[in-house]
Amino acid sequence: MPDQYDPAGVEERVFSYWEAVDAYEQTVDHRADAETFFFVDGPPYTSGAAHMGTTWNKTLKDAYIRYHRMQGYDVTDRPGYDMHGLPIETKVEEQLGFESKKDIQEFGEEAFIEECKRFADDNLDGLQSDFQSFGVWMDWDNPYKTVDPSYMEAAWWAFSEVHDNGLVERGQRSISQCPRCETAIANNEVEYEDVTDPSIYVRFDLDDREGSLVVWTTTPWTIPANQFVAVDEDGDYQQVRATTPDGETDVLYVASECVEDVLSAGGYSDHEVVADHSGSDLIGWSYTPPLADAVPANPTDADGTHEVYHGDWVEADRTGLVHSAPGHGEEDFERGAELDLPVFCPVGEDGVYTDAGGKYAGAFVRDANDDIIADLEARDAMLASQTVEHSYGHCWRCDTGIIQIVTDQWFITITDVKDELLANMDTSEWHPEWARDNRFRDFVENAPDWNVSRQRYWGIPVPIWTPEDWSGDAEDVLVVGTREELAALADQDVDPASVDLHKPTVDDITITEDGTEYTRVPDVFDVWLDSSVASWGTLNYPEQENDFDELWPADLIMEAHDQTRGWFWSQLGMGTAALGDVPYEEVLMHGYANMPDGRGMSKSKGITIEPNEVIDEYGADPMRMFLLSVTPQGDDMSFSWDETENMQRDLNILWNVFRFPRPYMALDDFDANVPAAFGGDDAGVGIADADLETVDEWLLSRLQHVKADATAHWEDFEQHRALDAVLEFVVEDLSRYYVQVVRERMWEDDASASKTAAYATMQRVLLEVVALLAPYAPFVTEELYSHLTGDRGYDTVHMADWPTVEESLRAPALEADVAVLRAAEEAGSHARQQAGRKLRWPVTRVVVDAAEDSVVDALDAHGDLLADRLNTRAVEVVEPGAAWDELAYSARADMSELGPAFGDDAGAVMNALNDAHVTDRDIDALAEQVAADLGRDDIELTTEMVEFVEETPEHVAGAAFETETAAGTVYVDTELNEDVESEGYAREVVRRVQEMRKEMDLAMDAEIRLDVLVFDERVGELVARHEPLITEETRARELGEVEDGHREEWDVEGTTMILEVEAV
RNA sequence: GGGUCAGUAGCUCAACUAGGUAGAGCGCCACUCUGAUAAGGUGGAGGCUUGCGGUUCAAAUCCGCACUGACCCA
Repeated sequence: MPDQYDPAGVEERVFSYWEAVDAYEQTVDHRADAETFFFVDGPPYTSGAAHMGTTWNKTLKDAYIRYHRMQGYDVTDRPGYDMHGLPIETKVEEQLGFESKKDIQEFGEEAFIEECKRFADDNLDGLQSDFQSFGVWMDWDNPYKTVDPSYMEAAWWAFSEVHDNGLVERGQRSISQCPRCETAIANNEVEYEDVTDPSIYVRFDLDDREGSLVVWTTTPWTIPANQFVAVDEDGDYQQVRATTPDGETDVLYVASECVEDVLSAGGYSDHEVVADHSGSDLIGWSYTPPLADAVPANPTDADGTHEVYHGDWVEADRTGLVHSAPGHGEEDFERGAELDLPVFCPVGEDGVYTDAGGKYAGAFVRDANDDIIADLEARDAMLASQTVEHSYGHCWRCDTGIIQIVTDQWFITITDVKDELLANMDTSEWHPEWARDNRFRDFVENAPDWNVSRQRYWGIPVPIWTPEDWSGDAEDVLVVGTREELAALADQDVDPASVDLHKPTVDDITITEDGTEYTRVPDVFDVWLDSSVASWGTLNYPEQENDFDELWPADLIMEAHDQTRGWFWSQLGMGTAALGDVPYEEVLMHGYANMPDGRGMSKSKGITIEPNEVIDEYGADPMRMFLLSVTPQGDDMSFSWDETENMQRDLNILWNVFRFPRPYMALDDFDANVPAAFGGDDAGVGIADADLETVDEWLLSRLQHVKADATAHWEDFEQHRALDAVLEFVVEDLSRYYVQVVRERMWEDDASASKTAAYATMQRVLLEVVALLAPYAPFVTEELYSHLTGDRGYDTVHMADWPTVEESLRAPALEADVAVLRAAEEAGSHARQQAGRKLRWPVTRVVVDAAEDSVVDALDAHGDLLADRLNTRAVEVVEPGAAWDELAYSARADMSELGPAFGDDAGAVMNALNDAHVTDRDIDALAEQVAADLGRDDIELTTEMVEFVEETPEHVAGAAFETETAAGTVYVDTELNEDVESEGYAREVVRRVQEMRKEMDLAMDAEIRLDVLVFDERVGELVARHEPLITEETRARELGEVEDGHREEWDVEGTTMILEVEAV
């Protein structure tokens, strides 16, 4: 296998391996009879490529699906695609250069729908391959598509259930209309942008009294539909007589707070307050709208229109009097309905005034603004005409300014079952919890009725057939629930097996019952309705019933937080309305993928990081690991190149750790064990068969710890913490400690029980680590796994069982001891470094001054491990409470204390103090020495005057350590003697020979002949004492003259050596 | 304009649920090691915990108010 972890190479090899062994199919089949886990994929919309957010989402889904499979579940993994709807229509319109519905009609509905389907299919293909490119394993051959007849039927069926439940209604509502798309759009499809609009103050002349009401609006085009003026009945209003600079006067009614601003806008130079009124005084006053003559169709005063009414929403803003048109605004409409005022909307679905618009008929509303402003001025009704910058709603797809108009639409009257919605909501468990309890509850409580009809083409046709001369009562309509039912009812021949439920096919179908002909309403469903039925649509229900009966509702869904308003909601609404139940039991709500600086990504602004860039740069596994290393619970993620690189680095460490024992195992023909959890027969040398050493037992115990932690984190939907735990184990415990410790064991020449134990330990640990990382990094774990198992286990790591904790391998006391030893080792290394003695040179002794009994216990039990790691001949322990008797203390004087105490003598005392040495932190002993030094006997010191400083003996360096449970100081005695010098020089030789072996590119087990020539008699003699060490460590069969070998001259601690190596 | 969530070292995050000296990894700098070698070891620098107020003996933590960002709503 390659020396280096190369993600691209790994991915390429693994892709073809997966293909060769049908890895995915085998993994699915492996769990076919297991307990089911019904996961439902929230369908991405097929209008573009996979961006970072989709990639994060699918990576999370893939990881949790893999995890559940490893936990033994038969997981439903059918991917879905949301393929209908206005966004695709507008993209196709753009491609075809269309500007309005007229173009579509000319092009032909059927052809247009065909184009939309092709567009959606193309994008679906792109998404499928995007998702597969980073290793997502779902049932790619069998995705659910919202355009398939069986899926569309799932929507029809659900809607007919809703109708049966009495929750379908036809009615007028004020809706947001895109005049270009000529359809209603949902409130959450409205995007707000800052625009400049007219800002006009208009006078409405009162009928029975002097003066006029002043209203303000940014939509002059709604004035023709004015029906009433709203005031706040509790507000304060004033009647003022305002004077222009020309001396003309006007009597105006305005909210008190607004008087100054309004008069200044109107260019008045002076005014007097004539009277104060409360809002309720104004109610019932009648006025004549200024454009009454231009719009004769506007209902007359007789209907109760053109009067002042109270409005809840009115504030003392602008004028405090609100122009209200129930034919347009939502609040206006609702208040108008309460007041039983007629609805007057002179604007058509295309935003053009109808004949009812009188003088303005035929004009597009926004284009009519200028005429209306001019007409208002001509009628002397304009108080001020300005412009204002404010945020205004636009169609999310075509960016056209929306208009509020009242049209007939089909609704699911979700407000009738609000209590049930709230109750059902509580039966599902959300991660994080606040998402449900704050965000989602707020939304559900305020949710209006669901307008499900759209006056468009590319969607699921609304399956409603209305009778001739229909009264408007929803009870009298036919709602078709299935293709079979359609075939049975239709006047025409319909083959349920082949019928395409799209427009225009269904438009031509009529139904005749009891002599009455029913025709289909021309609308299609709001595309949100499509995905709302996914939990049964994905099971092909009602066409097939078995899966639905067994699986529904979903065990788990996971999407980003925008779906609280989207899919989480639409499913709750549809599930409740159709089936009385919520379609999912558990929700994982993740965040948005933002740019590294925290800004949102935006394709249109070119601010994105594309997943394939990341894969090209660092690989799919590192990208996945990064995406899975951040919390999946509600918080947004800022993408990080650095962290992705770190993930690659960590995988490289795993790669290196994995590679390290390979050559040794191969040399010794190690018979690797593959446990049953990996599909092995448990043959070979397992850890139960091996003579484990302390460090092996420690590593295995740590592994149990990590497995327990990781599993708990996964169960809490905190897979990022599980990843942390596993990576820390790999880097800290496995790589930095275990591998370092076992290196010498592995290098031993002959097979030994010790080596075998290390092999068995590594085999088991690596297998389980690879399994623990498989959901994160499916490629590299697969490759490592296949090397670890050969042909013994399952064909793929993804079939393996999730590793479980083996209680018998837990050794908490040992873990605690080793934690202490490692801390002591770190301090010892520090001390060695301070003393300038490298690890190759042994030291005579290490003294550990223990501050806790736990340190003593750890050293008693495993002191040899520390001795080995610190390369010391002996470890001495100083018990807690005792002091190491070779330590001395000097003192540092605090002059702010000495000064006042000793006056003129303070300087002399200080010098004596600084020269003094005592064996304990004993203030009296110190005072005695100072007194002796100064030849006085009246020296009294207090602890405030001095600070004791520890002094180690010569050749000794110390460093402190501390863990959660232990503390102490490690002293390293680096005094040389011939014994340590001899070994030190010998190891210098060994290390250089190793380097030369490497330079010569010798095989690891190649034997050599070595000639050592030392240009210093004493050193030469010291080296010679360790010939056996040298020959063994360097695999030198013999020492002696070398004819024509690799020869190199070295400087070792000032001594010249010539080494010559030849292979034998 | 309103709601929800977030803001801690250059980066990613801990510590926040029960207030008690702010930690880790990575990156950076210096030194070191060398049959895992694009690895390993030791040390170091690096923080007004976004800001301003409040509660408290004590606030990253609790409470207000701002600011910044994300999403949702209008």
